[in-house]
Amino acid sequence: MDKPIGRKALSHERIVDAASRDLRRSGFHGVAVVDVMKSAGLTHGGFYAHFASREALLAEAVTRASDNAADAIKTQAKNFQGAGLSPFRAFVESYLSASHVEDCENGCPVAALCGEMPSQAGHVADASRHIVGNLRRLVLQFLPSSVPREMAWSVASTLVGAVQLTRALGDTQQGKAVIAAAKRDLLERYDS
Amino acid sequence: MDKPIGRKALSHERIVDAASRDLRRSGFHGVAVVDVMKSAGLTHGGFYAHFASREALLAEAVTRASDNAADAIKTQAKNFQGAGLSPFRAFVESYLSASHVEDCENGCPVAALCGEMPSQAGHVADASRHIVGNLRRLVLQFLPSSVPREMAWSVASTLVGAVQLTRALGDTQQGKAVIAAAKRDLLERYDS
DNA sequence: CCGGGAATATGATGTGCATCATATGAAACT
DNA sequence: AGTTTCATATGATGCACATCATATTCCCGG
Repeated sequence: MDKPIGRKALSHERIVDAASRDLRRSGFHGVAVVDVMKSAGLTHGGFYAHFASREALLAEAVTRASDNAADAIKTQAKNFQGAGLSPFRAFVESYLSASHVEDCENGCPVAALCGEMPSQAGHVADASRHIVGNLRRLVLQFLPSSVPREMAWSVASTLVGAVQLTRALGDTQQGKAVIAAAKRDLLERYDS
Repeated sequence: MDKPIGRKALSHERIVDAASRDLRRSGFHGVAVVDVMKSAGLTHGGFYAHFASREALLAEAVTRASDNAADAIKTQAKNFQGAGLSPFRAFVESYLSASHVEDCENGCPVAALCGEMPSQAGHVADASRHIVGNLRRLVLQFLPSSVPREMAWSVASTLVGAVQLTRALGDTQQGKAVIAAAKRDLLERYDS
């Protein structure tokens, strides 16, 4: 049952990782087979030895991005909790941190991609819907149990919207104002 | 001072309108010169008699979409106010209405585009930032004056995030749950 | 050191698209 | 009606990209 890790499997991983970053930086359209392969230290031609199609890569990359980002957010939230913050506050401070807003290629793929999800098809659409559910589950891990579970969707909406608006505004006073307002709003409302 | 409306000006308007719809339906990448011209009842070749470049069209279309959507939202909100809702509630019910979520090609361009805005450049980026500001101003027109003005950003984040997540989830139970949660959250918090 | 198969590279093909050069057609004025 | 000018159409051109066919290189067991 051990994973047989050969040269090919390692390349596969590198390709998916590279794609998951390009995906979050530039969206679904921004993932070009040539570039991804170059980032993975390979040339474009061998691509179809690893994936049936570009779409298949996208579907894997979407899922990889979600897992990857969830790990990062959880790790940082644990750190904040260690520093004495409540779980929910630690989560909000992680998701709305400057580093998460700026480092979009390692950040939450829902924030990066959800605007383009409705125009995806097939397995990419399936994976997309699934990672939206992942975000909801992540929120629920940190939301105080006194809060009705449905409200996880509202929290997720505010988080995703705030990150997107901030990125759209760039590194300006307004951008910071969006983050500040969203933090204040979420904490006043849900930090028990 | 009258607008000189000749054949060319009319075509220009039709092109921008068509582009503003394609833009909201399919994003910046989804706007293809050939298709837009076809939608406007023309052929692709004449395009550069109207615009210096595809980018110039995009910049105009972004602005047009914003004006167009703001009018639609304001009109519907006035209707709801006529039916006895508070201004803020009327606005929230308009923005989070099923018709706004479904009819994205006539809806808010910030919700449709803000995920792609960070990768735009030049005049398109400028116009994009500007219409994010338009959304904030629209929210402020309906937010009770007892609420601190900064919170308009939080309201905008929740609205945009909720519409995007709902569209991403498609016409499912979960999609409806997102809208319901966002409405409840915003109204409990800000409807004076 | 060497053969054979797996992994990857090179190069070709076709498509979709922005852009542009030129041709056609319609309207306006004489 | 005839000429001029503006508006739009036809038909390149070139580039970027996904896909695929074929060649080369790498690694491992003899």
